[in-house]
Amino acid sequence: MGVAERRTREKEALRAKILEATSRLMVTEGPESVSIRRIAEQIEYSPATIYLYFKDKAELIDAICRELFGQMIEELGAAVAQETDPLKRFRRGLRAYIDFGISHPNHYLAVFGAPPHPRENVPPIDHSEAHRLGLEAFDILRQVIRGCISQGVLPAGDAETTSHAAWMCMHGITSLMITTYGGPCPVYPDMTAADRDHLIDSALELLVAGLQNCTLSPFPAA
Amino acid sequence: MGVAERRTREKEALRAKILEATSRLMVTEGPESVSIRRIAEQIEYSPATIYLYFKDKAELIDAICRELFGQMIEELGAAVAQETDPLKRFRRGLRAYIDFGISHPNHYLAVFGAPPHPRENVPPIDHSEAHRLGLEAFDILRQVIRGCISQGVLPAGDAETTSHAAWMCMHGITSLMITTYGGPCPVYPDMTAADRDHLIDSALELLVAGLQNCTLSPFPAA
Amino acid sequence: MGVAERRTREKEALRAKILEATSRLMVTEGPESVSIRRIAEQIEYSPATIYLYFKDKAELIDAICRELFGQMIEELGAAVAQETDPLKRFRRGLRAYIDFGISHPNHYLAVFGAPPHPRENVPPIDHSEAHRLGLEAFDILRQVIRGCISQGVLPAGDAETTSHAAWMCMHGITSLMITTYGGPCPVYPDMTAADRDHLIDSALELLVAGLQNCTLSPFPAA
Amino acid sequence: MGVAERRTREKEALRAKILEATSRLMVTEGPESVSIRRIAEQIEYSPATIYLYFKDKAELIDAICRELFGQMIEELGAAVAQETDPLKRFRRGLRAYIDFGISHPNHYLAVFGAPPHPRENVPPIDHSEAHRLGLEAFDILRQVIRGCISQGVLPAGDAETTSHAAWMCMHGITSLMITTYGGPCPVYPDMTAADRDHLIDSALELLVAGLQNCTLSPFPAA
DNA sequence: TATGAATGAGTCTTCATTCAT
DNA sequence: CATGAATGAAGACTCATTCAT
Repeated sequence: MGVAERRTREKEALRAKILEATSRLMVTEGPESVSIRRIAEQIEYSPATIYLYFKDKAELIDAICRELFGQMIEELGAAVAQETDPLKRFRRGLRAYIDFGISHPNHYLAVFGAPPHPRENVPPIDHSEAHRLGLEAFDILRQVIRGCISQGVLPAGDAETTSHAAWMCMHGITSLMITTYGGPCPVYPDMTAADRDHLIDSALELLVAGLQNCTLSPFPAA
Repeated sequence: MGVAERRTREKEALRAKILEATSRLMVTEGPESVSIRRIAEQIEYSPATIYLYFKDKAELIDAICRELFGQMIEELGAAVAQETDPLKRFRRGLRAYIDFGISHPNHYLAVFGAPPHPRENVPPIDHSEAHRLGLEAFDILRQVIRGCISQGVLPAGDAETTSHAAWMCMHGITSLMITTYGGPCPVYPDMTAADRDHLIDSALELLVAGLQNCTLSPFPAA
Repeated sequence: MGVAERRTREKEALRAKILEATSRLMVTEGPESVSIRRIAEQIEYSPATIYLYFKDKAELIDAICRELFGQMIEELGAAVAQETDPLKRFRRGLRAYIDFGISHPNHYLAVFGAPPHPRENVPPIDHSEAHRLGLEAFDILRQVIRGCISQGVLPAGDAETTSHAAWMCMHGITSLMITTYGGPCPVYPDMTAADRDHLIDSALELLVAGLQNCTLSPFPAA
Repeated sequence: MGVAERRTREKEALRAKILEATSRLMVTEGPESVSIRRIAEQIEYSPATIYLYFKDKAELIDAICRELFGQMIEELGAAVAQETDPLKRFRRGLRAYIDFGISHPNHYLAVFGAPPHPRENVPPIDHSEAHRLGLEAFDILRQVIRGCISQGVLPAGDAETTSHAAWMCMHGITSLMITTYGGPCPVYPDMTAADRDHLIDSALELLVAGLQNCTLSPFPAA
């Protein structure tokens, strides 16, 4: 019994190691540098071993995405649960989203940064699970916004439209923070951490002020 | 003399052809499908020829970016020049930026979507020219915002901080429009063009409302 | 001018070298041992080079088949042209076929020995050219048989059916000569070359006697 | 004692299951798709288990061949036993051989279609058992021919030579039926089952007519 | 100026096989 | 007896790049 348990644990550990190495590679060398060979080198196993844990490269990448979303949902959920005041909860959620993206920069970019270009020969892997999780994460934002509207701290616009619009801005903040203001090769290398923090806060302030002062209409009927 | 001139013209023409083919490939097949060989096929020259015009692949991509910024500056400049009313001019500039990104999706993502990763063996090419152009484009936004503030249509916050914050949101709108709402593999395939347009407008409304209702402070002194 | 010619010659030479190495590998190590890597080793070039001469492995193999059939048609045509007496010409053709197969054992088996199993992921390459050549070779046999019938040295059966039936026997003789009686690992190692020759002659005698003494009917109407 | 017996029975059963799965794979997906892993999947055991029953892949394939010959001997023996008239018995045997090959196409080709190539690293497994069985099957043919000669329905040629020559033709009919006229990718896709049957009958008629009308001489003395 | 030829390094993936458990 | 884990070797193929001409 103990043996089986240890085995399971070890397997889990190696699986985690692979995922970790993959995301590390993504972070340090960019998505196009992620190859089965490189991952294998990192974990000091043979390339073939990786195939014992993941069907193919696509599944491996997909697992990263699912992991990301899973954690995201957890962290966002926890963040908004900590506040009862609706507006504070909202701000906290926004900030949690951005911070989460910044602290998982390449996972974040892997999922949101590039279009899922249709490649020939590469079967269109089923991202439906990741997709579902993404929608679930998005739903947290939507619920919070709905709460704000129903409690009167945000004007009574369309929650759906508002959520999408707000997400767009949040994504802009997050992704530029990763690629342009921060990250390994910042475009503004003179900016300090304090500057970046100021920028995030400012952008959030802008966003919240916008939400408080506009009433967005629903999507046009088809 | 005439000979030399013609030669120069021809060289310029081929250079342009390479750039054009590269960007076409980027747009139609995605960045990862851009290979020297594919480009060579497109222009019906040999792969080696490309190296007579560009030191390596990185320099070629860089040239594309510089081209992009050049056009961007032109178009943004033209857009804001058409309006005299400061707020209208501002809105027009915002929309022009987004539309420009959407209509050059792969260039846009190539420049703003991914961090300029340090790749081994690849010498860190000098992006300073592209960088300078980027700042110049950004400066258009800053000038317009300054104009709005000085004319009293936007509150008297810090123009620098405000510009960055606004850009972040604009980038979010643009990039998600490309990768998630539109593009070859939209995540919400049921959205119509009208829906997407509504979304852009809504997000812009949100952004403008925010700018009109918040006063951002300057960067903290180092 | 001389330069271009030499280049062309050299290219042709390498192409031939690749084909030759491929068929040598087929002969000495069996079809399943034919890999791009092995071929490259044999010719002392890099694997990538082979792709400059052949689109992919399938095309390379196909070239071998076409070569085989081309030669076959030539040799069979030449053989039957040497005789005017219809029956002698027929025998000569039969023998030429068998000898040709025996002296190109692996090409022969590559083309006739294995069923073209439908493999997944492997696009069903167009063998139509090889196929056409195969039919052309078969046609030589058919013409000769027709000649024999019209000149009264073979009974007046259906030429089509007769040709197929005769080919089946010829193929049996040829392929067993390669795989079982001769070849690198003969099943009857004690058989001498004289024995094998006797066997071929006997089988041919059997075949000719059969043809002279049976009248085959045409294919049933669909 | 009962325990040991059951164990033995179970072992035998699994061994049979492996052989069965292997041959099924051969038939349904072609010889090159037969891999230890695929077999293991089919029987729902681990790849390693197969090595408890067969030393290596070669031995497994060899076992298949031995099985095949065993069945062949049985079926041929049964077929010729059903007839007393010597010529009818002979024809029946011929037809039984061909039908057996056609209904076990991949086994048949595995055994008779390709030369037993000497592969590096693969120790030259002992095919003597399969060989012995092959000779035994061949002996059935030889006996029948001897019977025909002694009863005067075939001319008094050398039975040994005659048997080999006849086998060659039979093999040609069988193997082309599998690879060229029938099978998953027939070269003449327009042929109906009736056409193929007609062809087999015609070829057999040809063969029998030949045997009735020629007197083959013995192998030359060494 | 332009290129044809060549390649080393890399891509993903599958295989037969071994071995400790 | 059975296996889960692991791997070295090999499979086809593509890439950016160089160099002699």
